[in-house]
This record gives sequence, C-alpha cells and structure tokens, in this order.
Amino acid sequence: MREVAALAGVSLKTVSRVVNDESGVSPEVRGRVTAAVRRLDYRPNLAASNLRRTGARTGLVGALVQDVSNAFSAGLLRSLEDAARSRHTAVLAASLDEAADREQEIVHDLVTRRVDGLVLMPATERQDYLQAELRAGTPVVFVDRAPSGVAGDAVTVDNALGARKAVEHLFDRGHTRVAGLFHLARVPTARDRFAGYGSAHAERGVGVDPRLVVLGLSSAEEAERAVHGLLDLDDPPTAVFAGRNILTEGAVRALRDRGLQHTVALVGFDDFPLADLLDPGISVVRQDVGRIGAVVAERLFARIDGDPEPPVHLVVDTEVVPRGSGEIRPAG
Amino acid sequence: MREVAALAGVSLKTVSRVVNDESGVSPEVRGRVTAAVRRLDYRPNLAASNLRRTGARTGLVGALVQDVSNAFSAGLLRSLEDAARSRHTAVLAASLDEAADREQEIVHDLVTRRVDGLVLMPATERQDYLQAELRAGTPVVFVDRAPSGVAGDAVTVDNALGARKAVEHLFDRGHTRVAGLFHLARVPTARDRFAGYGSAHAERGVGVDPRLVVLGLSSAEEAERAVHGLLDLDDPPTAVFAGRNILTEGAVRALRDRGLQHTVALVGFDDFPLADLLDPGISVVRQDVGRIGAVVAERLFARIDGDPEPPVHLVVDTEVVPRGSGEIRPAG
DNA sequence: CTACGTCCTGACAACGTTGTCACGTGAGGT
DNA sequence: ACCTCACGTGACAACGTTGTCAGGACGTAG
Repeated sequence: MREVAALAGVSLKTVSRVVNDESGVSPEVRGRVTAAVRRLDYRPNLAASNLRRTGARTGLVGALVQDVSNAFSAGLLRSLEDAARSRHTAVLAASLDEAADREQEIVHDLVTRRVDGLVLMPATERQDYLQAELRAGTPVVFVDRAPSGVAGDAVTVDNALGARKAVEHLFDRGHTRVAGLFHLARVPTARDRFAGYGSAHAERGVGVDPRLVVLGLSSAEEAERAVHGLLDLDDPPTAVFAGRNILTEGAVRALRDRGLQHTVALVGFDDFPLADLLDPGISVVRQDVGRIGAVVAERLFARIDGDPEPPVHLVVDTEVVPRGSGEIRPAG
Repeated sequence: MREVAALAGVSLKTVSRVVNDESGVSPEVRGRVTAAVRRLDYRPNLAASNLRRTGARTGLVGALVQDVSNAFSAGLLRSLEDAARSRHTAVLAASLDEAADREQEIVHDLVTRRVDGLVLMPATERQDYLQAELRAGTPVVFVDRAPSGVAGDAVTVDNALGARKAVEHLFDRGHTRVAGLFHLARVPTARDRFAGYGSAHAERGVGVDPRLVVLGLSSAEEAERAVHGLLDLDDPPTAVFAGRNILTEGAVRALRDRGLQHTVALVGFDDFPLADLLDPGISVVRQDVGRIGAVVAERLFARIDGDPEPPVHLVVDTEVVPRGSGEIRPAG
C-alpha cells in the first residue's frame, strides 16, 4: 500500500479510500491510484484491515463435520457454503472422524483464527469445553446431534420419529419380525433411533425380540456380518431396519449374498446416492440435507448478526422414501 | 492481552513470551501469566500475530473444486485436509460449479485472505488471470485439468490413456461397436477422453462410427436420453463407454429401463460409491482420489516451503476395475 | 571491590490497514 | 473584501501482536 501511495503520489489514507470505494476522492486522483494498484498488483491485506476495523468480521465460518467425504456431511457443507457465499463468507471445513480430541483441537484452532461462527456436528459426548468460547461470543450451531453440557442452537431431525416411521412402514406391510441395526450406544442419534424402533413396537403391541437387535455397529462389514447372523436364526427376521447409511450398505450386501434381496424387506436411515439404482431400489428415511444446511446457515448468521434470543432446537422433517426394498411383504 | 498483562502484573511482551512458549521466563511469572490467561479466557489473535511475524504463514490453503458435495471433489478435499492437518493448516473449501466467473471471484477473495496456497480444479478454459497471483508468490497446484495460459504444477490422470484402456477392455471381450458418451467438448478432460476412445479404435483398426459418439452431455438425464437414442439405431452398440460418472449413471438407467443391463456392456470413467452393489456391478476406470489428493498436497506444501523448481505435471495412474458390466460379451 | 556474564524483564517500534480530525482550497453569499 | 462552507486530502493514532534491544538483578571470578 505504501508503494501504491508513493507511485500515485498520494497518502496512504487516500489509497485506502480508493480501495474501499469511499466517497470524497476526486476522479483524477482515483484514476491515478487505481492505475498504481493495477501496476503493482497490490492486494489489500484482509487480516490487517480486520484488525483495524472495529468489531470487524473475519468473514470466516468453521464447519466441523464427521467426514467431508461422506455424502451427508458433504451435502451439508455445500448448502452451508451456498448460504455463506451470499454473505461474502468463506467456509473452513474439517473432518472429525468421531474423534473427541480432534474436535477440541480444531475448535480451539478455529477460535484462534477468529471465525465468526462455528457449525459443529459433535463427535464428543459433552461439549462443556465450549463454555468459554460461547461466553466469548463465538456463535455455535450444532447439527445432527443436540449439544450436551452447553446451551446452543441445534438443528437435527427427530431421529426417534424417523426410526419409528421406518419400522411402522414395515409393520404396515405385514412384518412383525423386524431386525434393527444400530451404531454405538454412546452416540445419541443411535440411541434415539433405537428408541424409535422400540416405540414403534410398543405402539403396535409387538414385543421387541432382543435377538433381532444389534447395537454397536460402526462399519458396513460389521453390519454385513450381523445380518448374516440374524438370517441364521431359527426364526429369522422378515425385514431389517438399518439405523445408518453404512449399515444399510452392509445389509444390502448380506441379503444379496444370500439371494434374499427380494425376499427380506429393508429400510435404511439416511439416504445415499444411487439408492434408487440398486435392485430392488432401497427404501430409506431421508433427512433433507439441503434443508438442514439452509436452516443451520440461517441460525448461524442470525447469531452472527447478534440475535440475542435463547437457544432453539429446530427439528427438520424426515420422510420415508419408498423405492422397493421397504415394500417387500413377508413370505406367506 | 493487555488485560492479562495487567492481571498478572507483567508487561505485554512477557505475556507474549508465555503464550508462545518462549524460553527465558521464570517459572513463577509463567505461572501467574497462565493463571491470568485462564481466568480471562484469553485467546491470542492469530491475525495480529501473523501480521507482525515476518513472512508468516496464515496456515490457510484454499481448495477450489467443482462441487464439494460430489464424491470426487469431496474425496480430494478429504485427502488434502489430512495432509494439511499435519502441517497445522486449515482448508477453505469452495465449489465452482463450472462457473468461470465464480472461479475468478473466489480466487481473488482467497488471495486477499492471504492463503498460503491454492488447489484449483479449473472451471475456466484459460487461467491467464492467475498470472498476477503467481507472480506475487501464491503457489497454485492444478488438479484434474492442466492449466492453460499460465505455468503451474498439475496433478491429473492420463485421461486419454484411461479412456483407451476402457475401450480396449471392451474390444478384448469381443465388442466392435462401442458407443462413447462425453461431456462438453470445451472441457479438456472430455476432449482427452474422446481422443483416447479414438486411439483405441485406431490401434485396433476399428473405424469410429460417428453415430455411436455423443458429445456435449452434461447431466445424467441427457446421457439417459442419448443411450435410448443409441439403442434405437438399426445397428445398435453392444457396449457403452461413459466418459464421466454422472453419464455412467444415466447409461445404467437407460439400460435398466430396457432390461439390457446384462446384455449391453458398460464401462464408466470415474468410480462412484456403491458401484459394486449394482446388478451387474459397474466396471469403471478408477482415478485414485486418495493418491491424487496426496500428490497434490505434496506439491502444494513443497511450493509453500519454497521449492523453486520449474512446474511439473504429475500423472497418476488409472486402473480398470472389473465388476461385471464391462465383462459382458456381445450377443452371438 | 570491580568487572563481567547470565538470566529475566520491559519499552518501543513495527506489521498493514482504517477511523478521526484537522488543514487548505476555492466557490458562493453578504 | 470578508466570511462560511463543502470538498478533497493527509497526519496521526490505533487495532493486537512480536522482534529488537536495552536494562536491572544476581552471581562469580579476578
């Protein structure tokens, strides 16, 4: 900037005025300055500018998701990005891989970078460690899982309701032996979906057969093995509810292996790409990622703009998408 | 920081020393300062710190990809993120959606933010506009498409070779009428893949039937319609090469519609999730995203560290992944 | 007792920018 | 001829931090 000022024969302040399109600069001087700017390839230093401006925004938000390369996280990121762009804000994306220590580390780093806000898909069980940041005024919006140990806006689906809908969908088609595959019990979404699975049973007066429930599955392979185990039972399930998309994948493989994909019904939680291209198409409970992202963005930017209301927990609808696998009726 | 200094009864500089773990502070003072830091929830301001430090890094790199929510871009982002984390660097992710103006806008924004480097999957045909940034010393690594109009490191696959391998794979199984579906002709990767399709024909002494070639497809729907058109020919193709993953998807739908998925062979360029779960599994030419990302990161950080060598173009291998659809033999 | 080195600590300037205010000029009104 | 006022411009300080250097306290050797 100093060089630009020298070349244009004006003061620093005038260059600043021109660069920021402020009024009160004669056309002639403005011309000289822009020419100098162009000639010297001058780029303003946003960091310095933010430093000086009072209460300035960095125009940076952090998005801490489970894994930027999985479809749900990536979709969320994308819709957040779109909202951010219109606010001239860039998105710092980070993957947590369910690692609690990494979550804290990255949050700390992002706060040091003075992000204007954070979107967090927590990997931790409790987020007490955020107390200080929140007090310091960095808005945080939780997504996918509600916060625990701190207050903050949250955007989730009603996992229990979604799971209940899925299981009812199967009951409605005549199934009574519906297996349930779930993630680690310490993960709140898994607990909620399991609860929904249970309440669907309760509502219909069907007892839950504990042998049909498998908890603690964290990979497609584990789900695949689990389904093989279920099918080996004397009284095997006629339908399967998979509580997470990678578990659905494992279930598809196991059913396919045994040639039962058109015999045993399957509904998964979470949509995945090309689910409709499989044979049969895989019925799922869909979370509308685009909508979730949009709601998250709306909350985040409202907070950044100073919305003082108490934290809210917004619930986005889920919907059963029938594609074939969930509409298979029990044999006989 | 001033408050911390006051509370601890020391000077600013001493606080700085403690915060940055510099030597030469007595344990007692260090204790007082850390206590004050904790009490006041003090967070150092990274921007100010970078401003002062000479030639400091911002620890920020930009990744401009086609769309953070598509599998290829997201995978790349992820592997870049992993490399960046070990360098204590955060990744700013942005989607370009093949929009040239957005590309320039975002590059400009990121340069203003003083990113240490950029990874660019270009949406523009020429990147002359980057000349100034490159001269200013911001390293840029191109990925997926080589740069044009500027010099810079590039990491791509050999698209022509990959396409040739795919078509040869089909020739080897007895096909002679292999249709080719391609993206917009202005996109270099599409041109290269089309060239590879042609050279496979030339090498085997098979003439390219222009009626079997469809250029300019940019969505799954267009590809689906195109394949229907091809199948309506008097002398329809016995195999299809789809030059891009969304075109593969369209081809699968069209073949499925006609019940020809086990009759007409199909090889796609670019792998996609669950390709092996389809029936038949879809054979593809795979680009190793993880490897591409790792190579990109290696180049980028080498440049950031001052590697002065002339730009290089690194080529990552592709590999035909047989899954069933590409191994179907022609009827008769 | 002096000289000198080591160890801690702080004052000050600087990083690149912008908010504040004051200055000089010329136009318009009396 | 004088005053006022708008306008364009620049000097200066400040944002939060760190590099440089100087200074004080203390210990040790001559």
